[in-house]
Amino acid sequence: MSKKEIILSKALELFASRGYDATSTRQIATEAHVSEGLIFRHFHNKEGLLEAVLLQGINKATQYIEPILEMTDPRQIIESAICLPTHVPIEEHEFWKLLYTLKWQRANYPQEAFDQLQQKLTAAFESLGFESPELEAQLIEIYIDGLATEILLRGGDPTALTQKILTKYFKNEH
Amino acid sequence: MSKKEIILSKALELFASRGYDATSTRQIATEAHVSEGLIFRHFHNKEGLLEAVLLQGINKATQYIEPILEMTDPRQIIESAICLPTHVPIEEHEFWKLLYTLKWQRANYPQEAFDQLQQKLTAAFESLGFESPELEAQLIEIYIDGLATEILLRGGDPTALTQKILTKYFKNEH
DNA sequence: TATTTTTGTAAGTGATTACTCACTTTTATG
DNA sequence: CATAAAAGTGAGTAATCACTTACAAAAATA
Repeated sequence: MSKKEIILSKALELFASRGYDATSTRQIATEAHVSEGLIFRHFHNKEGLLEAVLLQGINKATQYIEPILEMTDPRQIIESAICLPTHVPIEEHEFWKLLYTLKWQRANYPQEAFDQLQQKLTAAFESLGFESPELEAQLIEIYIDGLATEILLRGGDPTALTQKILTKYFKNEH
Repeated sequence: MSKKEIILSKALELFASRGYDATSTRQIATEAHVSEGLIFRHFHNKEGLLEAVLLQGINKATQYIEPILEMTDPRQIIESAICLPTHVPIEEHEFWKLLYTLKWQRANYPQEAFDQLQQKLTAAFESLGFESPELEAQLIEIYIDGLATEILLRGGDPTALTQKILTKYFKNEH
């Protein structure tokens, strides 16, 4: 793990737990055991550090969503989307907490990947003959956010809730 | 409007738009056209100002939820809960944005009123003979959060989505 | 009216902020 | 091996931070 990577991971950790504005570059440098100047050599400024942290996380997010975008069975698409939050490993929780915080704070919040997912979901509901596929897709997004909140914020077990949501769409199956 | 009230409203405005940590007491004082010292005379410190801002907002929130807690018809309880976000006037949007931001940042986030609502919803689903009333109540909470996000963050019109959710529970009525 | 209390201000305080700069060490390259 | 580029440091910088203090104006109270 290079010093650049250590800075990134410590920045993620502190940004997620205390917030971007409440975290100083000195704090990050101290905890990462590097000089404060190195942060600015690698990331130009604090905002650049945040963007770098987000970028590596977005790549992770894309890895979750991409397989769903390649699916053809509409039921599988919907089920996979609902189950997304349950497949996030604990070591990534901090990143997602950061992302959900920034969602309410920053205009440049990256949501391209999620938009693609929603389009895929809309198409899935359309092919299943749902009345208003766009609204149904939006509902799934709400479910995902709700499940993510349950996991990340309350630290709860989402399996029961996930099952409940799944049965709303696949009553007579399984 | 007293100077104390002007400080409170400007603090709410800035906390909601830029975030608590990114907003300085000097900024608040300047925009409120008062001396910075007056903030500390009235609210002791910055944290006290935030708590005062939250307190006056929580009282508003309780006013929304209290009528539902007094209802007896389970269907009316559920419907009223789902419709809650649509009844928030535009002038209160900033406060709710602040509350949703703090939800992800601060441990002392006040959620008593929402807990009461969820208990009421659980009882409502129970009396209607639902299989897992607690999970159903949790789902309603997720719907509320989702609708609030749609309104506050994306500035969208939530009526279509609200109707969609309502029909999930009251298919053969209206 | 005299006095106390509340409200308000201006000018500070030391600490901390993001960031820079001169410089050394390490790594890569011709 | 020589040289240049990259990585890394430590001691700075001006600006800003939350907050204090001494004091004046206004309001309330006696």
